[in-house]
Amino acid sequence: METWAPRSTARSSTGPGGTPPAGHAPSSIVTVTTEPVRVRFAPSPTGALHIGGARTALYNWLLARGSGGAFVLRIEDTDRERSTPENVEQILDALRWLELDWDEGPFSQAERAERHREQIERLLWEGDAYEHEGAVRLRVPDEGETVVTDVIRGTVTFPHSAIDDFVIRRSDGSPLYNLAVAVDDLDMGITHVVRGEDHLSNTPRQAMILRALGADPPVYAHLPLLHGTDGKKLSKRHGAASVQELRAAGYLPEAVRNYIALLGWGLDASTTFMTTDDLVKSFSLERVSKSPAVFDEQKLRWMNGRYLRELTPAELAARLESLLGREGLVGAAEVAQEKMQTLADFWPLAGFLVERQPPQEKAWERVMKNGALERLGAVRAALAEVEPFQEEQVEEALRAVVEEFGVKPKDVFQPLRVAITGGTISPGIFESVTALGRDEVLARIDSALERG
RNA sequence: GGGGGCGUGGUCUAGGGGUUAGGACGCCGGCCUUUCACGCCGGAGAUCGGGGGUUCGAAUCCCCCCGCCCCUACCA
Repeated sequence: METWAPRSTARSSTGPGGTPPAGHAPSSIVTVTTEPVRVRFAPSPTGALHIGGARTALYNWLLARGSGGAFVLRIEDTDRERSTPENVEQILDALRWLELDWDEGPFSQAERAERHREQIERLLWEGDAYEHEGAVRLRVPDEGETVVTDVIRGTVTFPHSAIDDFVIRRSDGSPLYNLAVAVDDLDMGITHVVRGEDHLSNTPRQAMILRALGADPPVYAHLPLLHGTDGKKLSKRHGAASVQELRAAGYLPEAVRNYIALLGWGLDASTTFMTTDDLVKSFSLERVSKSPAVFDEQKLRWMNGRYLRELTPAELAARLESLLGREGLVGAAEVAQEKMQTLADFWPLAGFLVERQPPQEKAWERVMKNGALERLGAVRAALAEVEPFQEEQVEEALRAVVEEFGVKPKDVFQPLRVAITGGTISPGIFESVTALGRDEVLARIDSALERG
């Protein structure tokens, strides 16, 4: 099925964090690639882009980039009732955030209605379609069958007896989905139609229209659908299911790409982490699985954490700053990095480094007892003397207090933690103290002693 | 009802005649240890949807059944 063409050029993404948005110029040479394909992502703007749509877009994009072909964006907005400009903008936003840049479009299918009507006229004229009660229907033979060749599913046969003459133009003159899709795919020179399996049953209809128009159907590939953890169709009740929700929940686009790429596709038995470049190079429709997958946010969290830890503190800070709308987070980001799984984890974990947090009653009650305040007083005295106020010296001083009292380390560290963070959970105490700075630490200890 | 697709631990998957059915997330236990994580080590968890065949041997091939999903709209 694949034709290997040596020495052709292909555009390539620049990998995690570096893929520029739409319209980027740099290209790189890859030595082996498939024949260039023209693919399209054709969402219907009836809501936010959810993870299933994002995966469809990603697979199409990977195919285009991996072959040096083109990724066409087409908005299927022929349902004027449900399609809104806001939804269109949301989808474009989501694609931009995912860094899936398109080469052509976005085209509005509704704006191509003239062209669709033209082709309907032709079908009418040639007798492949007929008018009935104002609507136009395509003539489907009673006998025979239409065979769809699908890269993922093999040969699928649809008996004509099970397909009625279907409407391609409403009585108000507006073209319908199956007609518009077939005409657009043809006009746009689409070579591979890669979409959700929910469209498999529509495929013979589109193929029939194409044939009636004198064209050969493109190569089809129907992807397995995505479900929620309860096995039902993905929806709001399954947590962060839309791309914007994923973004707001603090996931990294490169992690999301890696994760969703693996929902229905895998390179081999064990490869899990793949840069976007790796994906571009190795993605193939032949290895896409046939069965539906369930979106598991827990696994995404884990994977996102791994990506987060590979960022430099400066990169991490930049992402946090744009998500939280704050500045100067590098120090705090560095301290919190090893314990975060999403960007949203940052504030609960390290917000105390940015501004004082209200003390948590339960933490206070549990820790500030049995001489804790006395030890905290000793900690204050020790920290006041530390010179220079750096991690190594801070640790030395605090361990000396532990020695002095002959207690377990946590008997000294936990009261200090509660005093400076307000709670019992935080990054390492030495890093935290150092990052906060002497003046602020002493001030917080004083407040704690006062309160105590 | 008709047509189509899919079915490997809770989840993502590898494997497609002979494997102790492999890996990952999650879960449990341990180590590390200043909390929580990370990391490392170990463990539980799958009669490969069910039943028949074919075969010395089937998750893998054949047949039947069941379940779920999609299409069957003047939605996309």
